[in-house]
Amino acid sequence: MNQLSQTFKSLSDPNRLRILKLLESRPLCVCEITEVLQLATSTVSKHLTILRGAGFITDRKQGKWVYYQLSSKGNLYTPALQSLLRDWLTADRQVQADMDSLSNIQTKNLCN
Amino acid sequence: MNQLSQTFKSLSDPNRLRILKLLESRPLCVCEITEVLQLATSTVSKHLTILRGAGFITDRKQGKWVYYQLSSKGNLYTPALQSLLRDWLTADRQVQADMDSLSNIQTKNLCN
DNA sequence: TCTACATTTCGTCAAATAACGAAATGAGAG
DNA sequence: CTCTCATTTCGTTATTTGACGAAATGTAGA
Repeated sequence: MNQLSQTFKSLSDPNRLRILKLLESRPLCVCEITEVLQLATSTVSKHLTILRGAGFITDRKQGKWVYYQLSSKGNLYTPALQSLLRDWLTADRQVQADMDSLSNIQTKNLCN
Repeated sequence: MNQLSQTFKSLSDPNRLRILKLLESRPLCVCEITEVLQLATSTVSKHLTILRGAGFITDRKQGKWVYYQLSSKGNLYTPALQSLLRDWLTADRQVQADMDSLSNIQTKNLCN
């Protein structure tokens, strides 16, 4: 019960949904996500911790950077929810703007 | 985006999940739900307002009482989530205790 | 070792949340 | 119409949340 409500709570913030949609395209390091969301690094880090705690994402250190990616495991509830999220928000203006922003960032060679 | 995060937020409280699971058995009036959850009436009313706002339930006045029931419509996201919720928490101790409590209340002839 | 830099943790603040009791609302019964 | 009673709304309080900047952590490279 508490695990389920916590899982839903982790999805109840727009910025965390933006992060999950961003990660659908590929694993991203914190600075890339920060650049797209235009939030303080510490804020993004907190959101990532929450999503990781719920089992939606995992992290992996690579050099100086920490890459986050969607997790295929998670808890009892996350697989079904991830499946729904993949289909949802595909036409969302914010999500599309974030994808555009992500493409531009790649060319800018951020954080390296 | 905001609609989706709001929808998840409405499911992020354990007491609201308890209410949704209770309503799977049958439509219930506020006083029945209040008796099972053991919360103040005003608190339960607030939770019901939030669930109705998200589209998970509808209300229907019948005599002095207001009956709430699961909604088949809701928003773009609620049908899939309701389907998941039906399968989830079926073995949850709290949910099972609530169901027992609900059965006992029936015989007690509460609120009338 | 020392420096640079990506990320996390800490401390703080404003806003949102969940709870309660009291007061307001509204419908049925007398 | 008035009284009763189920429910909602209002006002308050304690806790949680999401944001930020500053400080701490940790790794890569000089």
